[in-house]
Parts: sequence; C-alpha cells; structure tokens
Amino acid sequence: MAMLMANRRATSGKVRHWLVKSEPHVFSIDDLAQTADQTTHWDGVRNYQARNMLRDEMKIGDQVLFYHSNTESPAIVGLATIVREGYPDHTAFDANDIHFDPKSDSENPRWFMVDIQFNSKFAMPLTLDDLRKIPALAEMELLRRGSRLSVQPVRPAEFATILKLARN
DNA sequence: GCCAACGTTGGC
DNA sequence: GCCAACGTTGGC
Repeated sequence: MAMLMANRRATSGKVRHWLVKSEPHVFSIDDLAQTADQTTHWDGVRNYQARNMLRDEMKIGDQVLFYHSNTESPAIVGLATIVREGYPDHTAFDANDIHFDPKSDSENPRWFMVDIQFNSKFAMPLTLDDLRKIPALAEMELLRRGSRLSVQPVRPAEFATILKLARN
C-alpha cells in the first residue's frame, strides 16, 4: 500500500493537502472521531469548484485539515485522511434530503463526495486569529477575504507550517 | 442577527 | 452572453 502510494505520488508529482470546512454544530471533529470506523462520506457540497476537487483531485492518502466554520471561534481543529476517492453524492438523489438536487441523478450525477477518516485532533485549535498572525500563511485560501470554498487546496509549505503550529 | 462577498439563476 | 436579483456562506 505504501509502495503503491509512493508510486502514484512519484508519477503524479504532487503531494496534495486539503482543507474542508464543517459547522461543528452540524458535524464536528469529535463527531468524526466517534463515527463508525472514524470514517464518513463528505456529502452535501454543492459548489462546482469544490465538486471538481472532490471528483478529480482528492486521492487516497491525501491529508485533510478539518476546519470548524460558522462558530464562535472558527479554527482548524484536526487532521483527516482521504480513504475513498470521488464517487457520486447520493444525497442529491433523495427528495427528502436537505441536499437534494433534482438536476442530479444516478445516470448523470452532478455532485460528488469522498470518504475521509479521522486522523487526529489538535491539542489546541488553530484559530483564524492565530493563523492570520503567521506570515507563512498569508497567501492561504482560507484567509483570503471573502473566501467561501468549503473544500480547498492547501500548499505543502502551508500544510507543514500548520502541522508545526499544532504540535506546539 | 447583520451584512459583505460570492455563486447561481433566469429574463432579456 | 449580459447582468440584476436572489440565495448562501461565514466572520463578526
């Protein structure tokens, strides 16, 4: 497995890191840690840019920063791993689901999701305030004014910086 | 709860 | 294909 991943990375030439947002009162890092297999499908994303990343770019083994949004103290709170690559988001097919989209069906799915697995919860959340003080993160998508993407790529250097911060 | 920023929709 | 209206996101 490790070998396969190393090969894929060698050929793709890219180590990918991501950030996903979740409202903690809907689904928190603790919820993820307590889910069966500590794994969940990342459903409900209804934005084309994010869809494209879910469908095409996120690969097994990629690391994912877990971010709590729309809460008192927005913060990166932990780490997860991609354990299943893009597949149709079936919640779009269900008329009773809050994420139902009549324009998507199993013949021609419009929305996709990946599975992520809990990796770790940071001892201390890295709040937006904290992150904004770090020069190395100045270009980070998350910190861009008006940034709303709920799935976003993270540069390797930014990822490394964040892990280092989380360890302190 | 306010509202700026942004994405999507649909009339034309 | 423009763009105004509308809906959503998410920090504050």
